[in-house]
Amino acid sequence: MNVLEKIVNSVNSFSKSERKVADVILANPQTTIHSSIAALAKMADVSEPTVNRFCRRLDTKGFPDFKLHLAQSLANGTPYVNRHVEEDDGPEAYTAKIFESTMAALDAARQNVDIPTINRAVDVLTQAKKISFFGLGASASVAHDAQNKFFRFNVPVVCFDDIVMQRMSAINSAEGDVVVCISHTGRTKNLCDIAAIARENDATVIGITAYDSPLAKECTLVLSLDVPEDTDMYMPMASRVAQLVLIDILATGFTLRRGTKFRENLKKVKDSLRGSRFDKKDFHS
Amino acid sequence: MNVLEKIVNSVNSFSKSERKVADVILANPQTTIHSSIAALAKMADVSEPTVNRFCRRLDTKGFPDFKLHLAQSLANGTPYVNRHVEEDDGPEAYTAKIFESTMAALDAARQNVDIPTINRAVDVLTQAKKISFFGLGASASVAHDAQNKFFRFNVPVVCFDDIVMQRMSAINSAEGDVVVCISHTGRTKNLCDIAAIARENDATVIGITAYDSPLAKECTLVLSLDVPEDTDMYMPMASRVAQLVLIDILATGFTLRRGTKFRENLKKVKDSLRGSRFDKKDFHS
DNA sequence: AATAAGATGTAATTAAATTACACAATAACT
DNA sequence: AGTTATTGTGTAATTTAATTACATCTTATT
Repeated sequence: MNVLEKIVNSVNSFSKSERKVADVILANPQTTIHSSIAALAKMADVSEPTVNRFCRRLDTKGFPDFKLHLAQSLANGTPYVNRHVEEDDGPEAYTAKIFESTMAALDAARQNVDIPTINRAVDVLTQAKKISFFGLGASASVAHDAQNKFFRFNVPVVCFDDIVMQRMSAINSAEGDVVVCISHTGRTKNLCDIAAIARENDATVIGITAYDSPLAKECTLVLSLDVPEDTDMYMPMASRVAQLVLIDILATGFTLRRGTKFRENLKKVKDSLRGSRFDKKDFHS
Repeated sequence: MNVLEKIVNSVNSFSKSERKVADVILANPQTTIHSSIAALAKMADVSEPTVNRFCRRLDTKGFPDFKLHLAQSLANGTPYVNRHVEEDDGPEAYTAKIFESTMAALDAARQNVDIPTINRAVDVLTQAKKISFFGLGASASVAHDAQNKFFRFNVPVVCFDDIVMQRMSAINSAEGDVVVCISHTGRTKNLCDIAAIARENDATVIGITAYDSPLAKECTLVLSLDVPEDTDMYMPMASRVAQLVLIDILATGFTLRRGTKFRENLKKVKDSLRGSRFDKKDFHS
């Protein structure tokens, strides 16, 4: 977590003097990173060790380390204030905010994602006889995208955004098959059923969903992306972008596991598209 | 300018020892910010003052100040040196790299996107009688996602990932209809045809594609996302994420233009999904 | 080959941060 | 209310880190 957020959050647990330090830092963070501990102590009207203790309380190694963290917090312009779209934002404002909040969400996802689980998921995928991607609603397009990616690997891959097809597919699954269920909330009943059915039929079920959700309970492997819910707009936005990036990661892990020769194959797939495209040389503006 | 970029740029003007320092820093920037000048000097196999001189050459006040700048450069995840996945990267490495390069791509897109054009696109969309989203291959899933979003707005919206359907739909379009064509390269022949047909039938054609591409020529309005091509993996990755964010932006612009009452409607759409989901209260792990 | 300019390292100095300890304030308990 | 823990805060000493000054070496130029 961002140091600045941390300061704001834990402002209650501070002592009187520590609070003075917090106030000064929040008031002029940019100045703080260029000050010595002595200068900051003077500004906050406390002693130097107090500042040091303050830093330690925020899980940093000391004052210099704290400055480093603070510098990073300031740099990544993350929404330590308000990055939510407001009623009267103009195009410039909402464009910037959406880009930034998406980036912040990706950053959060990066920090929370469990690497060993990714590795195991890649393991499972590379050994799969058949891969199925299932999603409903907003997650359907993520499933489509995954299909498009894995299709290039020349492995049997299917994708359904229709409950009936998903169900049929799940019932027909067998040992060695991998079913990837995508759902941000993990509370879509139909998809939970599908996951259960697939497992009953010995398929390995990977869930791209929230930990601690009904869907997660039905999965062999859960890839969770702790992206802050985007409640403002009543639409899934950042969460879905994070899911796509996760798909990219799995696909990349897949190709790496398969080795160099396999990647030459990918190039062939790409080259095969050439016939349907205007050549770069053909077109001149 | 970013310190890391600066190092890369001025690598020629460095002396032998300074270069050693630069190499070590570029190789492990994250380690550097947590090292003392002595540790870094040892890693680079040079003396401490050399490191100090190196820092000064980069217009920083000294080593600690340099570390601050470096920390900031790292925080904003810009693609300073090599964020490309390598043959022998482990899960941790490629996961981090993909997150970071995606974020960098979004950052680039944010800086290059043309706000007035976005505004005009929102204008056009809010006044549309019917909205169609067309994409092929990897862009098809972006089109699906767009449909999912705009569908909630209770406007007539269709999405086709099939050339024949797209063609039929384009031929049947009329004044007041908006066709959104999505293609990263803008060189997919079929989609260019579709755009041309739609225009001939008086539809407004918005292209989410590269400037200076055949597709762009056929469009009324071009929304370009100058995302650095992700050539490594022979798969569209970051470009597609940027397209999705652009869809989010258009959707957000749409809802803002429609006002508060309209957003209450969105909430209704979201609430309508409740029946198909496990309630949060129902489920306890 | 000689010399000057620049680069690099060693050792001394200075500055900064941390630790240890003592005192003060507050809270808890008799 | 008075006494005793407990926690908080500051002073001074210590340690650690960074910088400066100077000497030595390297390299390019005449």
